[in-house]
Amino acid sequence: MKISLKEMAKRLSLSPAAVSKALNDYPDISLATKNLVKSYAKKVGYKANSQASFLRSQKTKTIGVIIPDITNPFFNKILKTIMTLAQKNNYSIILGNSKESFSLEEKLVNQFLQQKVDGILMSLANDTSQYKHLENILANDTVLVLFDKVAKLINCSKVFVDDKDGGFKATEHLIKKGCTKIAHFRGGLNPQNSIDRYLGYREALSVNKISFDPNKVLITSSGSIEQGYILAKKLYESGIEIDGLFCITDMVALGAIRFFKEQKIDIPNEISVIGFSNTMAGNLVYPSLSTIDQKASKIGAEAVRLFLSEEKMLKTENRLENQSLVLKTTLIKRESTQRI
Amino acid sequence: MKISLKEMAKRLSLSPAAVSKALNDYPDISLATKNLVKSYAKKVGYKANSQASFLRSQKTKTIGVIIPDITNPFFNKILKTIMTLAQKNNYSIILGNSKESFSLEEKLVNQFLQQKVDGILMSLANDTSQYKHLENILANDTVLVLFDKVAKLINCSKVFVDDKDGGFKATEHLIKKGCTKIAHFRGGLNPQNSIDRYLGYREALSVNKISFDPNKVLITSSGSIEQGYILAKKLYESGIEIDGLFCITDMVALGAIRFFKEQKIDIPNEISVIGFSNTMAGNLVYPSLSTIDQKASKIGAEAVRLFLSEEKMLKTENRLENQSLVLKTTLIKRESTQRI
DNA sequence: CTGAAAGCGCTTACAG
DNA sequence: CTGAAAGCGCTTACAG
Repeated sequence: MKISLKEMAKRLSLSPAAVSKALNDYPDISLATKNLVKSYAKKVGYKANSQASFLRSQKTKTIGVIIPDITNPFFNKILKTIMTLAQKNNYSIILGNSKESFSLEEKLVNQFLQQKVDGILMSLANDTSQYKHLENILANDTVLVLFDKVAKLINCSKVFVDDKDGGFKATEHLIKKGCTKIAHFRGGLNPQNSIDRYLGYREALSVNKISFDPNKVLITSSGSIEQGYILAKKLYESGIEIDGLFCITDMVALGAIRFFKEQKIDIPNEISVIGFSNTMAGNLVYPSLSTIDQKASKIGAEAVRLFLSEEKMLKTENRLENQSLVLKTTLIKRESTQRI
Repeated sequence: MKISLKEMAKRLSLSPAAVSKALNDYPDISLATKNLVKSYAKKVGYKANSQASFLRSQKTKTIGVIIPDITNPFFNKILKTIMTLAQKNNYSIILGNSKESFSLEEKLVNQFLQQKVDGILMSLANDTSQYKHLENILANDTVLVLFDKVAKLINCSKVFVDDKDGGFKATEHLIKKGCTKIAHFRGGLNPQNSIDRYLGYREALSVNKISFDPNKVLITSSGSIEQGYILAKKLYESGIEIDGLFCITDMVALGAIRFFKEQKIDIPNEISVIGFSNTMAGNLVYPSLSTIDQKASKIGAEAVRLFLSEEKMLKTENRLENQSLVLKTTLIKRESTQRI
């Protein structure tokens, strides 16, 4: 059934070397031989054993992708684009789901290195705060592209969103709509995007001469709908008055809105709410959710583009360029901030 | 920097064979040697080159997974479970997104076979109607597990949902709520799940002595929100009266509901709507969407379990068992069918 | 333009 | 308990 290159060579009375070269279109093989070999290979359904080719050529044509949460629609969109472009360039994808866990992330990196992937494209887990595993990637002459959740200290290629600017836009939008008592449900203290969105919030307040009130900032680590609901309840029961709310993610915003609706609070007229990410769900609910779009597929496309360019650089000049790309966000205005 | 097994052997004054066996815990190596080798390997950060091990041992510890739409939350949940269990059993995942295209699916299968994956777990694309590529997997002594969208004609392991029963449950639920003029937005004519849900709809009508009206059945191929909206509009403008609607997916149902709401039609009292899949979005909208739950993570878990058991069977008895597993669905009652 | 030889980095019978 | 040798299935200098 299965036939090896050697066996094909024997049947065609050629050397294995000639057959290999013919299949791989080496210029020093006659067209006649190439045609003979290729048509025979097609006839018997010959497929080269990738493991063997890889071992010899030291290139696996494989990219390792690590994502913190595979069910998150934002990462999903990024992944989709990465896969489409990888396929187009004849790369396979080995996928890892770190589940926001540093130790799993570390394990996946080691596993991928062992498998000799040509590059690793990854977004860091929330509790990743040391970077030995990333340095290890670079030390192994493997291309590393960080996207979305990146480590600023590591010298590699990066694509990420200007979160501070995004947080600023979201908050300023609320201010323009007339909100003056604006709360913020932020993420954990560690992840860079959580910090930056918070800083954007602070800056928008400051630029607009609205004094900052730490009691209006609550922390959600999970970023889930349930947490949004719970934080909204906590804020409401604490008696702190607000007329605007900027949430770190759409999910948190949807949870908060659900609580406010249960309290018969008019969204957006009593409290305007804005999320972050432009998840599809935000467009399905009533009131539809204003949000900040992060251009997921652009992030994915740039990550692959950077990988390909680094890979080429490594091959031709044996060095990396380490480009950083910062993408701007876009404000999406919907009903949850459309005051009458 | 990087060190090979051979180099390690030299430094430890051992043979490469002994080092390899020590690392892989062969029983015929002394504990002292094992400890020596392992601790040294750890010290210098030695990691076996997977490509080389694979080539020699003919096992890649890799599973190829092919999914028709990677952004679909249902497949996503399945994928998540598959990945968690694969990781737990020390398998890597190579992922392919067929985008519902037969030719891409075929290409991915060939690519995976070339990479000598130990098994392929896949859900078929909607326009897959010939199965040579599947037979090819089996002919290559590679385990094949089909899930959700399966080919009944192919003799391999399968996990899928009893779609006919699901369609029956959905339709009967509408009937129990008092609906007598029930429309169905079905999927394409080819996919098995589309056919089966439709058959369940027919059977529920027939069992309950409601005459079938072909004008109340419309076809959506994409299964998108937009199509749901368009079909609802088409039905509405055609003047055909209905008081219940069963949609092939939640997305189609959400699109239909959006149109009906724009027409100020009372959901559920004028028209009750039920979807299929139990997508998260269905729980976020108002009215929340009644639906049929397909137990995505159960499907994923069973797919991996079947793979592992087939893999073992192949190793020990050199044959496959080809088990088929049919999972029952569950009715989820929410507001979109909760008549007052 | 084609072939003989070496080798990628491991593992696996086999011998002792 | 350890080692020498062969080999997994390819590709790549090198020679002619």
